[in-house]
Amino acid sequence: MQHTELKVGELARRTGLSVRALHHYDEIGLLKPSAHTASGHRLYTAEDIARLSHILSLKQLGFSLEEIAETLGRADFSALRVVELRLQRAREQLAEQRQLCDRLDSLARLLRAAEPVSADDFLQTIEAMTMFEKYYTPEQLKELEARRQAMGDDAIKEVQAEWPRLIASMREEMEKGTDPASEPVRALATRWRELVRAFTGGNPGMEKSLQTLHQQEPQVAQRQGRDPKLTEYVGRAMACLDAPK
Amino acid sequence: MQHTELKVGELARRTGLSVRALHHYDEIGLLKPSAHTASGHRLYTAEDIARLSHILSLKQLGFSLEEIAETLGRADFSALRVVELRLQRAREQLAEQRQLCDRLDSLARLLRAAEPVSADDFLQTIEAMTMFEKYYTPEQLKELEARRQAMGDDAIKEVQAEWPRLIASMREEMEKGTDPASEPVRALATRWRELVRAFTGGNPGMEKSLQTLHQQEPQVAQRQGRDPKLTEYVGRAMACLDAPK
DNA sequence: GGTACAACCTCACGTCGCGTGAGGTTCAAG
DNA sequence: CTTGAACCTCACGCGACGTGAGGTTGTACC
Repeated sequence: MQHTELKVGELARRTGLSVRALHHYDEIGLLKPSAHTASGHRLYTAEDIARLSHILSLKQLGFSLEEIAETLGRADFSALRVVELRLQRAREQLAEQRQLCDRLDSLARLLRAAEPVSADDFLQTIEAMTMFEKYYTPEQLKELEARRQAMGDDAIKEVQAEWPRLIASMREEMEKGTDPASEPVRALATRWRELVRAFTGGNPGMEKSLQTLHQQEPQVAQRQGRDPKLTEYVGRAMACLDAPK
Repeated sequence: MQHTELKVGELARRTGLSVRALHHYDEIGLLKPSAHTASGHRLYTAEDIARLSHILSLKQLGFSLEEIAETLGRADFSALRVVELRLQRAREQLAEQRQLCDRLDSLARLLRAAEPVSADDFLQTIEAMTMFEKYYTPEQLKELEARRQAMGDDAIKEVQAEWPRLIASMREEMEKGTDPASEPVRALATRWRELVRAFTGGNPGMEKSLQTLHQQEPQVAQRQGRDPKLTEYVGRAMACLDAPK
């Protein structure tokens, strides 16, 4: 009754691995059972099981099967170095995961703040985010996020709704040929500046990044119904605001 | 000179993708160029490029190519739901990554505290960690980690060196047949209890977990040179400590 | 027109850690 | 002697391409 040797099924049951996995380990030479029955059934000895437990330990630490084989193969390796290398990799992956979560989280919040969005809006939003990540520093992005949090979803919704109206009004004046220094345009320009300030927080670095974005990626502005002509018109209106009446 | 259409190489260069990747997208039907030259070279139109930019956006959010194809295929999907599902997945993966990093970090610290370790020590340490994670609650693990931090590497080193000596001394007394109530054994038992207390912090929950671990996994104790007989001897010595002289 | 050489094309296999059959043999119990 | 569970050996599939192999096309220069 000396059942010290186990068959695959038994071993699989005890370790939680699949039979196929054990077959695989055998195939790649990671864990070859030291005995077989006459008919070819695998028999795992106590030693094999000990080796397997080492394998599982290393697997839990995220090592690949190849690395595990190598590690168990030679006894002269530096454990600390191996672990530190693996830790470094894990840290990098952790940072990536964090970034991904942040992105998804921001996006989810933006979507919750918006009206039910069309597929096109959705993709536009993602692209806008990508642009942001390209032109703003991580610190600036954090600041923006903080301001968004502080404003709350409803306020964001309002601003998002106001922009198209404001742009449309401005375009109307431009097409009517209204003087940028005139009172109605001054009012629009003032509001325009307020909204931009609300976004940049009056931070000059932030304003610069926003400008760069618009210069390098004109299609972003165009999607919002703005074009170079309108931008120039707004620019003139802003200049008039600064100049005394 | 209307070069609005791009060849693969050009497009690859501009997007940072590989030519092979674009071929792949073509193969699986994710992005089929809308035109070809007479000789079969792929020509990507502005529309194709727009689609590709959508693809890359979604890819950046961690969606699989299949999911991307599906998402771009129908316009009636709920953007928020899709993103929230993806976010959930990402959060789970993040938690796993965190755990992995913690494990590796603890291990690295343990290894730094220890003398240059043999392969066997290394594997034993990992297995001990696995046991710990199995028998202690996450809060208990945190507490242990905090205590380790507070002790510092050198103190840990000392304790790790003292245990084998203490166990050896105790075994010696047992084999000599010394009375567990005798003075030398009382001294050893006192130190034994101190070391255990230093580990458990006097926390009864922690002591219980430790006991469970030793009961369920006797091989852990055995590796340290302890066996049931020694455990029983120590138990008697402890009882004598509590009883008045 | 010829001759490089870069850029393009289409197969087609390799990666990693197994899952999932297919199709056949062996074991243990009734 | 049968039955059903457990075992065996192939061998393909996944996901997102990398990496050649081997051949054609495009472009520049002589």
